Amino acid sequence: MAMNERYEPQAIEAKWQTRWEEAGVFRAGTRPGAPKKYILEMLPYPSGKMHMGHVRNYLLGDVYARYFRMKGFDVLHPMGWDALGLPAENAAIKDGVHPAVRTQENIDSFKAEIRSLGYSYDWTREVNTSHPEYYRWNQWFFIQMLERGLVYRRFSKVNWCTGCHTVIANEQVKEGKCERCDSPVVDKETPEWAFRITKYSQALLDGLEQLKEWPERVTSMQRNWIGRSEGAEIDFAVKGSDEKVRVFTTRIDTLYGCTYVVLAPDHKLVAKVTAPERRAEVDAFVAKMAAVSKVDRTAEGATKEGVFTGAYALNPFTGQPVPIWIANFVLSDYGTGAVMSVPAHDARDFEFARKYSLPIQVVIQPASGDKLPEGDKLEGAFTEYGVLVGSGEFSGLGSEEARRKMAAKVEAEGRGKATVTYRQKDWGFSRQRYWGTPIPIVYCEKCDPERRGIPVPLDQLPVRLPEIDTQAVLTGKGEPPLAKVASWVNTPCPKCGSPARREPETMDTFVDSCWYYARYLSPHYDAAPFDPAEAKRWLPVDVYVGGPEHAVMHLLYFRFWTRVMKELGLSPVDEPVTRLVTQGIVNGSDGRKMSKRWGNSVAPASIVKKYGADTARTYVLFAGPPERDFDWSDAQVEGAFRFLKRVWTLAATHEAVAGATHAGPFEGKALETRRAAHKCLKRVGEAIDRLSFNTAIAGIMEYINALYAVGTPETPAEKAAMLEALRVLAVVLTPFAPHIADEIAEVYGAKGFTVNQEWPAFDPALVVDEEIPYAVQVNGKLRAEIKVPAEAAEAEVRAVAEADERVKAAMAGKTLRKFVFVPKRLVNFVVG
RNA sequence: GCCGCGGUAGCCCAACCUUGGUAGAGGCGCUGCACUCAGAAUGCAGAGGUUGCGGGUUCGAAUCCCGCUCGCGGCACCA
Repeated sequence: MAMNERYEPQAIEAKWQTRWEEAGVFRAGTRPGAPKKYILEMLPYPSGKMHMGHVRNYLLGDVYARYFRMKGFDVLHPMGWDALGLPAENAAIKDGVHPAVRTQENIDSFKAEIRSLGYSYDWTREVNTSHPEYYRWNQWFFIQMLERGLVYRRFSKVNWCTGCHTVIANEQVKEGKCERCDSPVVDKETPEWAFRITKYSQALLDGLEQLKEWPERVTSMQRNWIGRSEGAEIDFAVKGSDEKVRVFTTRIDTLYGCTYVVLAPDHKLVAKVTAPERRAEVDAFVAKMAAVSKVDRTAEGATKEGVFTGAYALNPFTGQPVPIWIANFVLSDYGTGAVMSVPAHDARDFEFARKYSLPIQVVIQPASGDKLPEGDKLEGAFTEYGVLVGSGEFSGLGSEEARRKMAAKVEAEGRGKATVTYRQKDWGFSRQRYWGTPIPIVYCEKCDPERRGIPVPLDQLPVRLPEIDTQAVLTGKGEPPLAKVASWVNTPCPKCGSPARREPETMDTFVDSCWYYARYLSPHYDAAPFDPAEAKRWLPVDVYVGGPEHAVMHLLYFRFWTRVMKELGLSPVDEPVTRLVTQGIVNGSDGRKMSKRWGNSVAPASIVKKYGADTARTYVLFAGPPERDFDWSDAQVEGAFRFLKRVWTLAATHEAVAGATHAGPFEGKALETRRAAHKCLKRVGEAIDRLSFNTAIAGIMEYINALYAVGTPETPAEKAAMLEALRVLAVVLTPFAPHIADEIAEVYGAKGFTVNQEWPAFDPALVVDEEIPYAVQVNGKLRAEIKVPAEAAEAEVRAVAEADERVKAAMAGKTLRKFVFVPKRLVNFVVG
């Protein structure tokens, strides 16, 4: 067939997309004997239109998927929909369209856009989290975890988002605002369901060690978020009472410098220890603190405030009484909710002590030998480790040793223990919304008067979302929507059959994305969430691509879930993903985030329409390294398009070589052509291995330039070499611009699809040059450039270099002190 | 404040990690030439640098080490 002279992507792209689909080329599991690669991009929430972030995200995975397919792997590269969630429900509140209807519309248009970009997905494994066949397994997991004590119901202060009208998790609160809608988050006292993720805090922390191929920034954010700290709990007896205040400290070595103790305002001992004459003031302070949210109370820059309770605690080592205060900066849900204050050696305690004129006692001196001034002359807290002073039998010890010995002593005396605390909290996951997975729990007054909740029996799953009158139920006001659906919420108790009520709350959608990667392995399996045999073949995910914004949400939750799945005997792996790639942001051409507000958005569909998918792909991948942000540039898009036009023109002008054969030898232009092809294979392959897609494309551009320079092939050898070169071109283009690649391959006689061809190994003999340029330096300064045969030995190179006139001039009258020889690069004469 | 990422030609970026070795692979823009009646398109050629700053190691530093600076992102009263 003959190629059109003009490159018209619209004429070829839809054709190839249809052919790929009809032939099922991207289906996984078709090469049972081959090694596997599981390549995955983060499950998208199907908004109506794709944005450039999606395009880039899926491209990074797609290049890999196509490349490994050509390398002979059985590749699993699936796609699906995070279809439950707030946006569709919020839209429904506005216009009355049922979330299921809108979501399906969105999926249809989103999927059409994905198709138009030529991604290599196995659509036979498509997953949709809003289908009961999917979310029934959320419910199944819930019940398994309930039985194992990994799910529980608690009554506590929760983060209430005033915009989303629902509780959200700690991880979803950013600077006191909702991570999703930016509305203020307030405290609310309410019952909620939680996953006991903190049981796995240590395991999740330890697991980070084996995640060598995760970006440091993600693992360090997780480490930070888990927030392990080693310290000790110590009991302080309350003077004149049987009560004890248990404090948590990481600096037990400073115990002798403790001059007061502080309780959180909502600590349970506050009411018990407060002296009668202080009660009015303390109550007022507690009430005031209860009125402000935790977030405001503890925000950066919030001034430290507190009141004296009138009670005293006794230092367990010295017996010295110290006043007990309550203050805003002490949190009831961290450590023991009480701290021992050592103002000389803690910045917060110092500030507080200064404000309320509490004593400051120095008990650590710098290891350097410098002496700190007395407490009241101290200008700030000395918080480093040092040497203990005024600390009884521990004086003279270093902080580290003192920490161990003092912890051992309190433990021996039964007044405390060495302990580890985590900043991470359990994951509260009940949501007061409709468009989520129903929590499979029933409340029966008769057999469950304490309202602990009775699990729905497994054989009654799924608990389906009911059909609703959208406008009546989804109002955005009042109780959870499901509570309004009488026909659904009222149900017989599964235990005793009496009238009972269903739990009207639904699950956080982060539950859905905790295990979807395993559902892809057997998307229609109905005996379990997925087939454990398939898990053995395919897990873990080899490459996972997504935005770094999920570092402490999804990426932590699904690591947790993975461990649970292993304990349930479903999956063989501790960690879900071997290599994580976090892609950078595609900004507008003005350097600002793409948004309607700035009018700087570029719709992927418009680029595909104007230039074709191959240009869109090539540009986005060429614009920079995967992890880096970049600014959109129309000029660079034009550049990518121009490049593909050059590719097209090259292929169209050499059609005459299509049937060429030649057994060799190859010399001159023919050899040059072959060298260029093999160098390109080497370079592009190595660049893809390194995930350096931008330089891989640069390598293909260089290759194209080289083929233009070669000119028209004339001899049989030149024609055969050019044919080989064009076939190589189709191969290296396939991961990036697959449509044009297949079109070229077809013209040059390929059978089937390029992506099913083998990525050829380059010939080592063809990637080294016969002559190599050497730089000649004198005292490190470049003086000449010489060309010598590639295999030339040191003496030979030196002789050529010494013979050079410029080198002679630079060395004239000087003595040679040293000669440096770097094979294949340079020589350096050190003279003086 | 702590952690991470980045600063190379007018612009986007390679080379840095893995081996310290001529600062340039690629793209955009610019200039010139060819083609053309002319332009567009295309092809070919070219110019362009104190590698953020200072110091150290070395025969030799964009690269390794130390200090600083600027920009971006994350976390931050967690005892």
